[in-house]
Amino acid sequence: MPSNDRKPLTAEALERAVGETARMLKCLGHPTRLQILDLLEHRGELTVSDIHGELNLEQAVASQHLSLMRDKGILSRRREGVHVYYGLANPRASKVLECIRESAG
Amino acid sequence: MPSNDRKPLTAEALERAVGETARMLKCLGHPTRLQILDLLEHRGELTVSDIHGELNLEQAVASQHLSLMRDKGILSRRREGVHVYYGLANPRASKVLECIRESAG
DNA sequence: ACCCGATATCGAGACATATACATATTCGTA
DNA sequence: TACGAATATGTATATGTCTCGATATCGGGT
Repeated sequence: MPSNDRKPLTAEALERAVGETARMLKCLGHPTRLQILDLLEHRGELTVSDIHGELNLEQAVASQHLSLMRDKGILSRRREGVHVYYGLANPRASKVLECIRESAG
Repeated sequence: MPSNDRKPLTAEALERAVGETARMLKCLGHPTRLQILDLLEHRGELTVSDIHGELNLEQAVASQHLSLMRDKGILSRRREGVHVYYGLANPRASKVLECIRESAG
């Protein structure tokens, strides 16, 4: 059985979805960003310094990665006083994490 | 509800899984490669020239993308005479495709 | 052995990304 | 308004990736 039972997308839908998804996957294709994602999945919203502390990243590096993921629609951002909380914004990103865990046993 | 019910991975398991998965996601994070993946999901194994024809890619470009995905363990490769058939080798890649279709309606 | 179609590899130029460090901005508070 | 902690941005260098065109290899038929 070579295939599955879903219909292919229309060309336009594919193009839209493919473009957006490719950008997202490309962004997720980085060890540090996957670690951040994993952390956020388990702990919920975290501040930049939480993440920078947990993962031993330079503050600037943490901030850069978080910004990137936010730009791609992967993370949400919420300011509370002097702190900025990042959290998962996209259920699709969580699905990708599922794949990781499955293969990691 | 900030989180989910799974336990975090151990550091070593995460590192392994994260490394491997990051490489795979990075590879999938390219519009052309996603298109190829979509095609293979719906049509099963295809030759290089099938793909090069369907997607209007230069033959060399198609071959390069296919090789890349094979190196990452995403695709399988089978020679039959002068033709080479590529197909999906990794169920995780299919999961990623699910995410695309969900959001594409 | 030779040819031809199918596939793979190579090299170059353009372009994007990673990393690190310095510096800037923002916000609460004194 | 001036300070300090939290966050963000800028710049430079190194490294990687994309694309394209040219060329090489591989396998089957004659």
